[in-house]
Amino acid sequence: MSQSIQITLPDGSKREHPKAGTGLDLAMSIGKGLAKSAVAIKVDGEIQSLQVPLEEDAAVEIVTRNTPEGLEVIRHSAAHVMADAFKRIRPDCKLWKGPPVDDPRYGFYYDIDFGEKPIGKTDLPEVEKLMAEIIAADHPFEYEELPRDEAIELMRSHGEDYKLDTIDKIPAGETISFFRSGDFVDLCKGPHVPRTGKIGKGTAVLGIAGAYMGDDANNRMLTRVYGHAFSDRKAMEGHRKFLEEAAKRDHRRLGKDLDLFSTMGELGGGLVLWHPKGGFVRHKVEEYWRNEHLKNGYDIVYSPHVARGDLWSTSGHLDFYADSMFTGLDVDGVDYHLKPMNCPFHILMYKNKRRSYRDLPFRWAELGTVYRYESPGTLHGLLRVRGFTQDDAHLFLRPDQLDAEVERCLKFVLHVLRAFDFTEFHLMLSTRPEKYVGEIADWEKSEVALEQALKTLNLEYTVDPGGGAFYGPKIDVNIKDSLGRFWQCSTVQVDFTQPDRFDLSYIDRDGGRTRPVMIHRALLGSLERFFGVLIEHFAGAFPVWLAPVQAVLLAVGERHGERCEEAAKELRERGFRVQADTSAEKIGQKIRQHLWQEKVPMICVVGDQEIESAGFSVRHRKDGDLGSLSLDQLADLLDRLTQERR
RNA sequence: GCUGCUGUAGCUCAGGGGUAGAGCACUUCCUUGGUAAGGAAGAGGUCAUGGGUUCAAAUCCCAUCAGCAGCUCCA
Repeated sequence: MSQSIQITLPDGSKREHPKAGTGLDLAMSIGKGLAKSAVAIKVDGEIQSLQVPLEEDAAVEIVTRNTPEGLEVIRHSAAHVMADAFKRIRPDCKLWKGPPVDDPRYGFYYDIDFGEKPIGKTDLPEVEKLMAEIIAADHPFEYEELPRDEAIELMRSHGEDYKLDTIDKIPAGETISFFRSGDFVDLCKGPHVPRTGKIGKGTAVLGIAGAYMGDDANNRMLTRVYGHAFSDRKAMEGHRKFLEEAAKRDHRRLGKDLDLFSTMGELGGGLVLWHPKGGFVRHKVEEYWRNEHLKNGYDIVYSPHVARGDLWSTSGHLDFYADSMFTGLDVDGVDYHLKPMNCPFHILMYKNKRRSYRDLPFRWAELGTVYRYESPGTLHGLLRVRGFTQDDAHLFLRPDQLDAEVERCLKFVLHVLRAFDFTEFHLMLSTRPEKYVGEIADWEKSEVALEQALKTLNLEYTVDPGGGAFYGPKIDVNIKDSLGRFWQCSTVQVDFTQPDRFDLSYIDRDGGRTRPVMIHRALLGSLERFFGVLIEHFAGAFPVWLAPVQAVLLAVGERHGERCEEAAKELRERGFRVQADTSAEKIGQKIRQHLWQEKVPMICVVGDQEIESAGFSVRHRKDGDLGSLSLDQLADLLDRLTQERR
């Protein structure tokens, strides 16, 4: 006697479904096309495998392959198949975990212990091929629940020691489930696609690296193999293009090719040499930064690179931050340390004289070069270095000014970032961490101030509970680049602690002493990191306002050289960055070199025609042929593009 | 710091127990050419560093340094 249950579909319609029939049966009964693209099912909002029987009345939704959730299921199943493939080439490897991940580059990974004989990059193509075979074989993914003792027995018989630990951690009473496909079986909650064939042809094995078991540095290190899976082969090819494009934009690559900067072993890890062209871009960034700060109520200050130990004790850095500091300079028998932050200096400036409530707020900004010890393995091009210049500012406020200043700060941050062609942001509010200093009431007040500013400015944000700094909550701004990748640059942090530690005060309206509040604020983050992000964002092709060379005048033949040199000189005198190429190369070669290899925004050809018409044939790297322009017109164009920051 | 990989010319890389190779870039010469690579010649390397094995090491082994992919970390 078969019973039936009642299923409610997303459109509100209801239908009878045999009890213990699977989600796949349901999809089939709705439509063949739907069944074909179905990869999972949501039952009362919870995603699960199609092959799990439906036992009770429920609201369900079929999850199809081209949705974010559908892709997650496909990726999870692909990870499973990858583990199957590794088991075939290395039967004694031990599996740990293989989840789907949300990363622009990878869709899933599997952590595997290969014991004494690690696998290498060269093994990956074989694994990819085996995966394709397993997928083509279209094994059903069979869902299976086992009692604890049988589950343990099963994993023990497969030699999966790590899975035994996992079973151990599953609370009593919770189901222990497995998925089988062919001869392969894995402890897994799922969900998985109904058959390996459903994974499709959009899979790839992409990389290999070490990873601590459970991402915990106390544990042993396993091999993490990264892969990706898409709904079809074409989407995977698109992803490979994205990876190629990202590699082309790699700021370390472009830094070399365009002669922007270098970081060499001889110098010391994590230290940067800014070459003339990179230095010029930095100069323009700094120039803009200074002008905007002066226009927006900031004062510019400077502080030294070192200070005596006492200062860093008072600030708490030696307690909280010593591991990241370069310490132990001996000056006349007194300990000095390199500065890892600028705040204590600005605080000393504040303390330098008595302050009145009428003076506040102070907004003090500095391009301050700091040094922090970063572990060797974490250094990365310009993005993670040991010596860098923060575009730092510290605001000293009366408590009643906090809300308005936070809002003002955020507005300013976005204004400046937009000038650099960033239009999309992701903001994150980080609240009190477990290890914190100060009063809870102050924390709450600051968190409210930050959140209120986000709301007033109508900005979307997410909350990272416990992600704040030890001295206060913060808002981080991530910027989205032209490839859709996010980079963390700006940060706005409220601080009640430092004013306390340094016993800061101002004379209030009543003649008493009141403690000011501080805001720490970095806007570009560090000039090094921001430059790295800019390079990747523009793929090395800086807009006219930032480009170290804005235009190159190209002589068609030898007799045009003089005109080129003269015009270039004239334009340089008018403040433009213009060079002349009078070499004996052909015009095609010169265009290739300047426009495409050196990524100069525009070139101007000078030949017989141009000399006759007193013009220049101008070609913009992005906008193409701009026709013939006079020298004045060319200067106007450069001016306009500079004004428009293009 | 951890796991794995890598280090050869300015750059990209090939080679590999017997005195070092290519392409691009560079220098010189020829070519005066009209919108993404004209031709020729030349110069350029302590094969990361230190030690070991060997008749012989750039090549094999060990260590160190640096870089790469991640993981941990990132006030």
